[in-house]
This record gives sequence, C-alpha cells and structure tokens, in this order.
Amino acid sequence: MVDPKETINIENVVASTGIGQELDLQSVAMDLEGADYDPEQFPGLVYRTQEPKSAALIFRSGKIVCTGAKSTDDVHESLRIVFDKLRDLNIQVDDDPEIVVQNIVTSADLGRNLNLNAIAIGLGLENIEYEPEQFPGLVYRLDDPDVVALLFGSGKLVITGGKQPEDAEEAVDKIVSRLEDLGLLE
Amino acid sequence: RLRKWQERIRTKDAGERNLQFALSEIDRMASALGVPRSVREVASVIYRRALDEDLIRGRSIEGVATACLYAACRQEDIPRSLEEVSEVSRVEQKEIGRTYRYVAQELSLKMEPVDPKQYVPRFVSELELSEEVQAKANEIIDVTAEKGLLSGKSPTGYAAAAIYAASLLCNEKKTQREVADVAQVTEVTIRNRYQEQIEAMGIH
DNA sequence: ACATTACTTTCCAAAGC
DNA sequence: GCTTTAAAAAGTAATGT
Repeated sequence: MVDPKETINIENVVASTGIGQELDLQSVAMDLEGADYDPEQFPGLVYRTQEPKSAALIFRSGKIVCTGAKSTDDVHESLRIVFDKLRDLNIQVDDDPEIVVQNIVTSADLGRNLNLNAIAIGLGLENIEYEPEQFPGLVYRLDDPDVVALLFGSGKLVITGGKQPEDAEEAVDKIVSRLEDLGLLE
Repeated sequence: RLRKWQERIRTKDAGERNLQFALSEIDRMASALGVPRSVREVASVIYRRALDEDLIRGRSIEGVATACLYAACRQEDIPRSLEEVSEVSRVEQKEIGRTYRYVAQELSLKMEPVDPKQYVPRFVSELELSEEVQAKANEIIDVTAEKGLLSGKSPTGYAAAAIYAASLLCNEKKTQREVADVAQVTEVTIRNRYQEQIEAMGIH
C-alpha cells in the first residue's frame, strides 16, 4: 500500500511580509497595471502575479499578504516580483524583507474509503465535528501539530493551519495511526 | 450605592425578560414544527446551560434558541432539518447551523450524526405511502449505509432517495418531485443517491 | 437528463469598520 | 464579528441547454 505521506500535495501557501515603508495605495493603483483597489470594500490593494500564480494584498502600512502559491519557494518568488514592481514605481523597498509563512493548505489521500459515521463516534466526538447536512467533510482538530484536517468519505483529506510542510506529514501519520488503532481504516 | 442596587435589579430583570423571551420563542417554534412537549423541555434545558456558560454573548437570543431547538429535536430522535427549522425562525439557516455547532461544541453535547431512518416515518406519512414502503426504505438505508454509501451525504437526501426507490419497488410510485418536495431536497440529489443505492442493493 | 457555475467547510495574515 | 485573497476536498443547489 502506498504511504499516504507520498500523496501529500501543497495546494496553497499564505505568507505575510512588509516593505518597511508606508504606501499611497491610490497612486500605486494608478501606476500598477492589473491592480484592484476599492478601499470602500477592503483596505488592501489586490495585485495578481501570473508566474508563479498568486494574489498579493498590499496595505497602506506597507505590509503585504501573499496567497495562492503552490510552494514556499513560489511564495518567495511571487513576493520578489511584487517587490520589484513596487521598486519600478520608485518606491523604497527593504533589501530582503522577512517573509513569514502563516498557513499551508495541503491535500492527501489515505487510499481507502472512510466510514465517517464510525469515525465521528469512534474518535469520541471531542475534537470532531461531522455535520453532513452542512458539509460532507469531517472536521478533525489536532493539537500537535496544531492543524485542522477535513476527512472525506473517499479517503481524501485536506490539512490546513500548518506553518511548515512537515506539519502536514506529521498530521497524516497521526491520523493514520489513530484510525488504525481504532480499526477504522479499511 | 442605591444606584448600583437599582442597576442590579435592572440587569436581573432584563436577564429574566430575555430568558422568558427565549423560552417563549422555543415554545412558538416547537409548536410550529409540531414536535412534542418533551422536545421543548430538552431545548429549554440546553438553552439555560448555554446561558450559564455565557455562550450567548455576541449572538442573538433567537439564534441560540433556534439552535437549541434543532439540537433538542435530534437528541429526541425526531430531527428537523436546518431548512425546516429556519422556516419557523427569523434567523437564517446558515446562522442557525453555525450557532448549533458552536453550542454543541461548547456544551460538549454528544451529538451523533442524524440517522436518515429517523426521517422516514414522517416523509412516508406525508406522502401517504404504506408501511411496506417504510420498511423497504429502512432496509435500503441500512444495507447501503453498511456498505459505506452514507459518508458525507445529507440525511434528508439519503432518506428521500430510499423512499423513492422503495415506492417503486412496492408499486406505489411517487415521482422524484413529490418526494423531493416533502424532503426539501432537489430532484438531482434524489436521482444521484437513488442510483448509488440501487446499485449497492444489487437491484439492477 | 445533463452540464456549468457557485456555494458550503477548514486555515491565515493584513486594516478598518 | 465583517470585509478580501487563495486552495483543496465532496455534496448540494440554481441555472442553462
């Protein structure tokens, strides 16, 4: 049987950073092509990069949030592009601003169908939320690593809330061993 | 000092009034849903616990009251769907669902997933189908759920499909639309669940 | 009857209401 | 709490042909 860890795929990485300079978003919106800025709706300016594909939220304070990248390397690459675009607009940007990964979303496959009803009852109903009338996934909150997993009947799962790619691997290991202990896998 | 004393009385009165309002709302909604008195009592107990645990802060009294009633129906094994409950509440369905999950989590209510069979008697009755159909629908649910088909599926849609299939097998056919209307799901959902269930039952 | 689009859930940061 | 951004999972729903 394939190790479920081998099926882990990073789907989205969220990171925050800052250029160390305040910004006049109104003028940035004018000069930066493709920028979406509607302060009435949201205080951040939206700028999308094509390669790697991502969306950056740029704030008046100079802080930036980047979402949608498929790896931590892509987040850095996307933000490098954003920094250069701002420099093109004659805006001072710190040499290499600290980039903090805030959330990593991964998907994986346990390779077996899951009886979510049995899991919900078997895992004690404590860290679990399973309301198929509202959502088909079973929500499983882990303490270590501090992540949230969404388990589906197909055996596929989503792990979110992690700060490092290793968090997802640890989470998959713990989920698999817990389900095996309870005889709920297969 | 006198002011503080008056204020305490005032807040105490306000709290009493709010509790009375919540309980009368639970009563009104329970009547509208046609659930027995025992359910209102269970809902009232849950609401008082939520009040004691300070779960109402930042939420509407109506929302918490409705969520408690939804939980009580499930605990008493006569579930009403969120859609049905939202029809007698002035709180929107999405908010009732969120509040219910919050209350259930905070009060550690051991809420088991709803068994689709619990919807069968009521739906069958509304459709004026026989006990034979009811028994067949229950059998379909048991057999197919055992094979793992229930995971992730909504209980109402699952029950609706089983009733539709049973009505065909017992020569008391109801259309997908008729069953969909009483269960408040779409025909597409019945069609999808029906196909899987029939397949798993080996009827085709 | 079928497809397409869209919404449900989880996570996280940002600034402001 | 909300607003916006991104992404996956699978079920359900609305709309269109």
